[in-house]
Amino acid sequence: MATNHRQNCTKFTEDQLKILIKAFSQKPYPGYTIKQKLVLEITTEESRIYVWFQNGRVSHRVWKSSEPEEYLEARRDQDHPEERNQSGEDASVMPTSSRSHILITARRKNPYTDIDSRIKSPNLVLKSKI
Amino acid sequence: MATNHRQNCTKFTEDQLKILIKAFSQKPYPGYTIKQKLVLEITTEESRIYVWFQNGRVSHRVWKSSEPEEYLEARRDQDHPEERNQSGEDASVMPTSSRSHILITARRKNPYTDIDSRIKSPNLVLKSKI
DNA sequence: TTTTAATTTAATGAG
DNA sequence: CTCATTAAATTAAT
Repeated sequence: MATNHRQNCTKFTEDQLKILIKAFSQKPYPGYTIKQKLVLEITTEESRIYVWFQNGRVSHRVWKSSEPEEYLEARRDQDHPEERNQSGEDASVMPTSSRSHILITARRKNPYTDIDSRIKSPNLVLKSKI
Repeated sequence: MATNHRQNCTKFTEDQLKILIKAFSQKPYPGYTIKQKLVLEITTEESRIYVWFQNGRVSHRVWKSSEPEEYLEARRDQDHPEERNQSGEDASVMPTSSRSHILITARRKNPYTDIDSRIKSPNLVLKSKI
């Protein structure tokens, strides 16, 4: 029980999340290539990307089961399997019964400001619409 | 010890937070009138407003100590003490050394979407700036 | 102010 | 991979 409990809990910034969500809405099951691109883009480890997508698929987010075709289309377009053969994680095991379609339509904002030292969020300036 | 442990943990929506933050930035020590206005505006109990401002003053949020004058000005303009005399919480106890000035410049977004049943967030559509 | 409780989200582990 | 849980981080309430 004295095992060190857990890796530093990654806190994605708003920008990172935007990128992740965009990628997720386009393809909830990213292939190796896409994941590597994200790794470079948001500067994190692939394992974090992996975990984030996994959690993302589970219970969060909106699944509009409106147009199954689009979803299946995204699945078919999985990734170009060119340079991916070091871990058969991609097109090998895929859920078969999913006929859902993701549609990111909204987001909840967390309007706190803290540019505190403990958080490294990238401070987005809000247009004075308040 | 068998007392019911806590009131339902209020979760302010984004819109409510916007209003609260605006009010907070204008006046971190709101008077009775302002608090009542907020009660009506965001439809909650005055005790929640009270607690929120208290927590707000404690450790959250950004205090830019740039222009103390503005902050002091806001303090002077406390509230019109017309109808406020039922709980001496307002202009009575005030910190004296606060020369800070609040400036809401940024906010961290929580870009998750879940229109799940457990959450009642007000789903704000994001302009496709991604 | 300090501490506690409720939520949210990232990380793990079983299947 | 999915599903269920655990742990960490936030935030409201005391």
